[in-house]
Amino acid sequence: MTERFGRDFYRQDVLEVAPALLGQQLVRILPDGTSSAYLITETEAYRGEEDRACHASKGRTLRNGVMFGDGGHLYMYLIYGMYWMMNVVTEKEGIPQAVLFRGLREAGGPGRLTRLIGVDKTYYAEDLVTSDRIWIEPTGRKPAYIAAPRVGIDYAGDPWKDLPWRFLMKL
DNA sequence: AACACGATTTCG
DNA sequence: GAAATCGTGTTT
Repeated sequence: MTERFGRDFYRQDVLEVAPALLGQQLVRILPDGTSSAYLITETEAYRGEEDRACHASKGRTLRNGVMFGDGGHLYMYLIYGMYWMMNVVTEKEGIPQAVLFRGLREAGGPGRLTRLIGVDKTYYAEDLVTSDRIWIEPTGRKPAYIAAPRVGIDYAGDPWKDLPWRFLMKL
């Protein structure tokens, strides 16, 4: 029986957590009681109010509020009117950071994967440390990975748009 | 009250 | 290459 990641894991800096999530298992319990596990293959880091690509860079709002709270909670938001993005907040209260889930072995793309695993706004602020319907378990694996620039954030300008804060597990 | 836009995906 | 589609933040 594998133990899920606890609060301390999520309270680390996002640049520690984002790559560490690669190769770990995302566990889902659906409303009908069935469970599924997905291997995390791609993540992206958004780091604080300084990071012009991070939603927290424009200050706290109703939407991004959870990012300013304690690590381990989900930050969900709708993009382009049709895709839910799933992020997990990192660091302790007052430090707004989050990891965007960009890919699972079974699905590539942040919009596709939320559709696959069935999460939306009703998971906003869900706590991965205590939830009975979604959490992450360590697999013991520490896969090699590649770091690349983040996607779709050119508007953030230098140096943010070019920082290698997108992490992809090697095959 | 109105408007502009986005951490994307899909189709032609 | 461009449309789809709407909640959120900002401006009027």
